[in-house]
Parts: sequence; structure tokens; C-alpha cells
Amino acid sequence: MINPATLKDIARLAHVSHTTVSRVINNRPGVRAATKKRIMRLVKELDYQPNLVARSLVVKRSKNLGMIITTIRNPFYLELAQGIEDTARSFEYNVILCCTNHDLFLEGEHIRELKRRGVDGIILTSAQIKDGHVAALAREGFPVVLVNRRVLDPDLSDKVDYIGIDNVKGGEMALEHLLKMGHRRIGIIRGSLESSVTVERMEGACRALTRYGISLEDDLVFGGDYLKGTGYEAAKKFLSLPNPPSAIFSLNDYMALGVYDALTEQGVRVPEDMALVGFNDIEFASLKMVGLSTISQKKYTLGSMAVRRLMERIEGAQAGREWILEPELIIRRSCGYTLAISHGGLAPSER
Amino acid sequence: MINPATLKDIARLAHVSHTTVSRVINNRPGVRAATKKRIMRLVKELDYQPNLVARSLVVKRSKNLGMIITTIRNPFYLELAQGIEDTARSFEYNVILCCTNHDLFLEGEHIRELKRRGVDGIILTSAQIKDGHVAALAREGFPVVLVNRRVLDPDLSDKVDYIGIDNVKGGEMALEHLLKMGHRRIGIIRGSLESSVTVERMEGACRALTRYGISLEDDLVFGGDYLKGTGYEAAKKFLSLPNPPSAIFSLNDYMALGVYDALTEQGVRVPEDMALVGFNDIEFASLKMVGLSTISQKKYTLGSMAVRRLMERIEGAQAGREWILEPELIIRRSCGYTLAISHGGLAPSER
DNA sequence: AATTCTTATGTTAACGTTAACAAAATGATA
DNA sequence: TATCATTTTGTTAACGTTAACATAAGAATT
Repeated sequence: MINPATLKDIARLAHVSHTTVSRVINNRPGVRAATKKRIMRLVKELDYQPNLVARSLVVKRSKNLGMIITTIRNPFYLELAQGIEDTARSFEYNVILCCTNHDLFLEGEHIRELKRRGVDGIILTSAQIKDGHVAALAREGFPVVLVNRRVLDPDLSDKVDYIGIDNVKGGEMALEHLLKMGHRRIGIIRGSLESSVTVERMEGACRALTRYGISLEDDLVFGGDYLKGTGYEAAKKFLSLPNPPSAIFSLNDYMALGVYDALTEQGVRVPEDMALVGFNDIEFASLKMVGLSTISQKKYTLGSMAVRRLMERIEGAQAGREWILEPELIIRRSCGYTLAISHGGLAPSER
Repeated sequence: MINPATLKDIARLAHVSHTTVSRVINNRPGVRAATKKRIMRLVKELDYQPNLVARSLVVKRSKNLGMIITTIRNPFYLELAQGIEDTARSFEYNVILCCTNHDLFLEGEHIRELKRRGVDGIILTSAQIKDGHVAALAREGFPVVLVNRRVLDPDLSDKVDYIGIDNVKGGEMALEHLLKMGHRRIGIIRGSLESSVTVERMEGACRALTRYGISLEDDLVFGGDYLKGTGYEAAKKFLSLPNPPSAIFSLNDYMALGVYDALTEQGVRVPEDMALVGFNDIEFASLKMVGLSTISQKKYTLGSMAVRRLMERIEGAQAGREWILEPELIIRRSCGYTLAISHGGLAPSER
């Protein structure tokens, strides 16, 4: 591997100082046209590529940002990541990918590493409700933007940015929809309580239940980790109940995949024998053969907005803003609504 | 944001030279225990974090690697990416994520950018059969490892590393399986011919066809881009044929999703009315409600091996090796095999 | 032609590390 | 106690840039 040409190499060949070359490279004014041309020719000829690590060192900007997500396996993060990557590139930023695998310790390690690497900012989607790492970053004013999950700490609200959707409303919409269709025993599958998303969606679900005068039954709530396996186990447990639910609300779509697996295995039909509503609207949900009703959020937009906001922060903007997008109920087959309609009517409560 | 402590800060406070501090940080021998302890205490106290960009500049190693993929939307790359990320971290490497969106120009841009950033090596999954960017990297001896897709250029075979599976065999297995089950008109959906994967899998498919004395019909081959939409269009086209195929081989699973969409839309049952075999075994394929028969490859392993090999290359190993893993036929519902079995027999040709 | 203003270029230092070498301090040996 | 070997520490330069300031060369004004 040949050593790439440096500013000084070009300077020597062009009989100018390296500063002049630097000026040309960054096309700053104050260089005679002839000199500029001579230098440019050499730049082309030697295929000069500026050494960004050297530049980073002096300008104290790496044009790198860190993206911390729990696991890339969850398709939800795909679209988010795409929004982040695309938008970052449009700002000439590169993205360093970090997965925490739901491990708070690893999150800390990654943050430390990213700071050592001199990233200009971090987009973090793995925040926990009480998250010391995020708190520390926020307090020192390091540019972070939380996406999807947030920290719930009033002290921090003016020190950290957040972009997400109204999860309470989303949870409420999902449950309300099932309740409207006449379901009264509804199984709820949630992920970790350390995620604000869980708390908020549960809160929404409870609101809807309360409005219908129903209280949350312990047996009908299954807690896990937002991965497919949790959905599978939850569904199996629900089915084994003496009085199983007639509908399931899975707090994310990825777990709903597991629900489908368990139901298919036991010959339980969706939506005839069991209605199902998910959350996030991952690509899978929209497949015709699946038709998972779900609460949709604009994942790409979320990622894109997060990067844009991060850029503002890097440019010095004050922290402490938040953007809450609207969730949307997407009705497909799995909730049974379309079926009810085509059978010429809704459940009793709707008539 | 407070400026982080530097070596010199610590040196000043510890009344030693910064070199001594550097020695302690990198725990090199030749520092008195007492001095070391004094420095260590300060390191802890000030929460000193070495500036990796400064270090990179002098040691000429960034401990960063670039991962270039076509699009993170294709679930195939998820698992691959995970293998890469996990393994990279185990070597204390960070991964810079780059998506080409199937654009060769963008691939070039990314490579250039990564080199400017001083990555130690690149893992590239977006190679085209004739790929000038890869060729250039290979010729200058830059550490690259190709995964999944390769360049087909005899001049380069001793200059570039490749890790993939035997796609010819995979294609052959898929088609042979369908042929064995009695199918004689088989629609084939392929992605871009610029990908070696396409050429190889097609080659395998043809071999199987030839063995059965069948020639490839133009109408039964649909070319696209390995994304879902292609599968959808292809299936619709096949169905509109005066004499539609009885089976479809989709060269990847992601397109098979589109096939399902089209078939479901038109009320064509899988596998009763149309058998279907995919390739890659993405998570979706294994869902019980889907049961997509497919050719499996160990995606995580591929990624992991690629990183390990890249590390060897960075340490100076000679280029020019390749690893070809074995594909595996995964029989699920969509190919109709299990159905045939349960009906007490196979298609005529198998009896 | 001398003076001022402007434009073009150069010199030097800095960024935070590591590396090569030099020097000082310590311990062992005579 | 002087000498040498060894251990510990320090000095300086380098990595490839940009930034601040200084200087030189031209052009414009008197």
C-alpha cells in the first residue's frame, strides 16, 4: 500500500508553502488564479485525499456521529437507521454503528468509545428511563439526541433533546380499537419496563381500559424484551389460561411475529379466533399474507429529524427540545375489523 | 461542554513528562511503581480518555473499519451486519456504516471517504462483477474483504479476499428440488446481472434444468433488483402468462416477500397452486405462518469471518484467499414438499 | 517616485498523541 | 568511593492538517 500524497508533497512540487495548498483545498480566497490552477493540477495528478483524522485533530470536528441502537435485529431500527444514515450523509457526516444488545453497561462502553473517537454527537435509541450514561452526557452538554426511548427525569428535560411519537396515545388507540370491536379480555405483551416506550404505551392502554371500566388483569400482561421470543412465549401463556383473551395487543410488531408463530402452531386463527394489534408498522406487517393491524410511526422521518437536530446541537443550539409525532392506527386483517365489516356488521358494542 | 483532560494535563499535575504518562496509559514497562500509581490516580480522578484521533494520526491505525452494503433495508444484510459489528468490537474496532443504494458511483464515494477517514480496512458486500473501485483497492493492496458478492476478474483473484457461499450449488439445489417434485415450468426471479450472486445462482439453476432436459424460457425469467417490488412484479407477470409456471424460484427471500404479496392478492395459494423457493433464509422465511422453503446461508458467520480475515489483512497477510461455505436446502411449506408427503406421496417423477 | 492599500504567499505554532533518543537517577560491582 | 550497568524519566520531533500572524509583492493613489 503506497503512502498517499500529503499537503506538503503537493506544496513541494508546486513550489509553494503547504498553507497555500491548504487554502486551495478548502477553497479559501486569496490565492492567485495561476497558483490555484497549478496546485489543482497536482491535486488531480497525485489524487490527493485530505487526511481527515489530521484535520479533525485541529478543527476539533470529526464529522462523525455515533448511532447507538439496542439491536440491529429488530427491523424497527432498520428504517430508523436508514433515515439516520441518509441524512447524515447529506451533511457529509459518517455514522458509527453501535449495538448495545440491551445491555446498559455496553451502552456506557460505546459512549465512552465514541467520545474517545471524537464523534461530534450521538443519536441514541437505547435510553432507559433512568440512564446514568445519558444523564452524564446531557449534563456536560454533549450533543445527544434521544430517539424513540427517552429518559424520564425532570432535571434533565431542559438538557436533552428527544424525538419520538406520542406513545401514550398510540397505546390508547390500539386498545381502544380492540375494545370498540367488543373485546373485553385483551392480552398485552410488553417489553422491558426500563424503556419509556413500554411505560407510555401501557399507560395509554390502561387509559382506554379504564374508560371501558375494565381493570388490568395480571394474567393478561406478559413482560419480556421486545424480541420475537417474548411474543411467542406470551401467546402460549395466554392460550393456556383457563379463560384466554380474545385479543392481543403486542407493544411492538417484532414480538407480534412470535405471537403469530405460537398461534399458527396451535391452530388458532387470526383474526377469527384471536385478534391482534401490534406497534411500529415494520415492513413485515404490511405484507398481504400477514396483514398485521398496528400503530404506525414514521421511522425514517424520526431518524432524519434526529440527525437534523443533532446538527443544530453541534452548531451550538441549546438543548432541551422535544418533538412528538403523531401515531396512526393502521387497520389490516389481524384486528378483525375488515372481517367484521365484510360480514355485515361490527361487534355488539359498535352497533 | 468541558474540554477533556489530556496527557499533558495529567503530566503537569503529576510532575512528570507527558511521555511518562503515555507510557502508563499504554502500560509499557519502565515506570516506577510509585510514579505509575500517582499517575493512575490522576487518570481516574480526571476521567482521562485518550484522544483516539490524535493516536490514529501517529500510529497510522484508526481501529475503524468501513462496512459497505447496498441497502440496510434488505434483511439479509441485518444478520451479516450483526456478525460484522459483534466481531469488530471483539477486536476493539468500530464500524462505519455505508449504504450504496445499489449505486456504483456512491460506492466509489464511500470508499474515498472511508480512506480519507483512515479506516484500516473495508468490508464490502456491494461488489459488482466488474467493479473498478474494488479493482483499484485490490491493486494498491488496501485491505478489503468481499462478502457475498465478488468481482469476476482473473487478474484480481490473487489480490482480493472473498467470503461467500457456493451459489452455483445453491441455485442448483433449489431448482433440482422443484424439478424433483415434478415441476416443469418454473419461473425464476433474479436481481441485477451485475451481481456475481445472480450469475452464479442462475448458472446453478440452468445446470439443474439441463440435467432434466429443459431449456430456459425467456418468459420464465424476470430480472430486477433483489428488492420486494421485483418479486411482486415478477409474480404478477408470471400469472398473466397464457401458460403460467407451477413453481417460482426467487433468487432471494426478500423478493419472495413480493411474490407472496402478488399471489395473495390474486388468491393463488402457496404451495397448492404455486410452489415457491427462495434464497438466504432471512428471519421472515422461518415464521410458521410463512414457511418459505429456501437455500440457507450462514449470514452471521459470513460477517464474522470477514472481519477476522480483515484483521489478518491489516496485520499484513497476503491477499488472494477465498472461503466458500456450503449452502443448505431448508424445506418448509412453500415448496409443497411437506404437503406432498402428508398426502401420502410425491409428484409422479419422484415415485 | 514615494506612499498606502490590497492581494498573495510564507512562517510558525498548535492539535494530542507516540517514538526515538538522550539524560538522569538508582543500584550493583569492584 | 568510583565505575559501570540498569532502570527510570525527560526532550524533541513527528503525524498531516488548520489558524494566526508576518511578510512580500502588486496595484492604486498621491
